[in-house]
Amino acid sequence: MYYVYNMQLTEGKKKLIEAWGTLGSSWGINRAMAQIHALLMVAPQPLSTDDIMEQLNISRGNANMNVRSLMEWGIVKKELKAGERKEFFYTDKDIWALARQVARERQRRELVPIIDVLSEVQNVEGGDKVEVEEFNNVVKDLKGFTENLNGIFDKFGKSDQHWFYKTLLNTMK
Amino acid sequence: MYYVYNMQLTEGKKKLIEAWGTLGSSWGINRAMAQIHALLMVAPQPLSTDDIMEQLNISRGNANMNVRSLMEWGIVKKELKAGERKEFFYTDKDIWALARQVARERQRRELVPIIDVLSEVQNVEGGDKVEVEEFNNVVKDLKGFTENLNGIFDKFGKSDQHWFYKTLLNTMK
DNA sequence: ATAAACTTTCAGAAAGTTTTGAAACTTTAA
DNA sequence: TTAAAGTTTCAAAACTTTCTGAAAGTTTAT
Repeated sequence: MYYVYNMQLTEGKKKLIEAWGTLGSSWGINRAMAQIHALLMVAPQPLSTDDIMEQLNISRGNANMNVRSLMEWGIVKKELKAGERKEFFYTDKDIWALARQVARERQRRELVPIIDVLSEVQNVEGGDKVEVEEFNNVVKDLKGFTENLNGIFDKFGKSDQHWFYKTLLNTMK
Repeated sequence: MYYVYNMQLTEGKKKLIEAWGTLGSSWGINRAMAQIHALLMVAPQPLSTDDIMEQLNISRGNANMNVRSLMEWGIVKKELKAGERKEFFYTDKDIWALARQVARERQRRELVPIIDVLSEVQNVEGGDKVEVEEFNNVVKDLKGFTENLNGIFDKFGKSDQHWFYKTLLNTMK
């Protein structure tokens, strides 16, 4: 009886980790990174690098690299247990914190560079008046769009608690 | 004099196409697809497959495949010119239409599947009461999060005009 | 019917990304 | 010190995605 029930939990964890890894990889977080995050979310205790390697079947290098990225993103933290040499890692289980960080990362990596390019190509001049005007209009639209997106990410990235989605959902009711 | 000014327009188009391609590839639209879209946005006339191949330096297969995807997404349309056998393609230059379609695609491809998994693993049972309860709480949180995200995408994907971002930006002022 | 003009398909090649694992490096305890 | 325990790095391998180009398919005009 014990085993049957226990399988359900283990099975559930596996499925969750796998699914979260898949979702992550379509959101600019690589598979291993998202899986480590999921593993830490469902782990009752902080885990060591060896635990992570073993449970996800990944190499030491991979585990180390992605744990470090998660720490850089402020999603995962290190804990030192008294009397142990190993480092143990945990996540604070607030998924909105992760979402905000993802927003900030993507804003920095993707939105800011294109806004720079759009500013750069704004207001070109040229031979064909009509064509130039049309081009400048297109650039203006794209810039407006991208800046709005950037603004949304900005608000979201900086929002405390659940402010963003509460506000948003209320508005949309 | 003509040439100098004209270079500016050509140069601007090139930069824009390249930048839009890069942005696309981090948003689940492949590079060539995004570049074709950008090219059509700045083209004064609808373009044929040969035009696209030539201007972006890509193969016929690649051009064809991605034009078709853009048409499937409803972003690009076909035009038949009288007396010409070739097909010419154009985009309606509404960037928000593209954004809404991207939202719909990603919702379908990414959000819906993970919500299904989360529903599946919800309420597992097991040996350790505390651990099971914690797991179920994590799943509940993730499901709530993902469903909210899905709701936002839903609204956005279905919104007419600029409704979404107007509402959002007003709220956030 | 036929052939020219054009479009589509798809297997293999190229390019890009992630992972491994062993070596180098760092820290700690005795 | 030094050696054991642990962490980090990075070149090569594995895997994934995208692109090419030639062949097959389709349409149109005669």
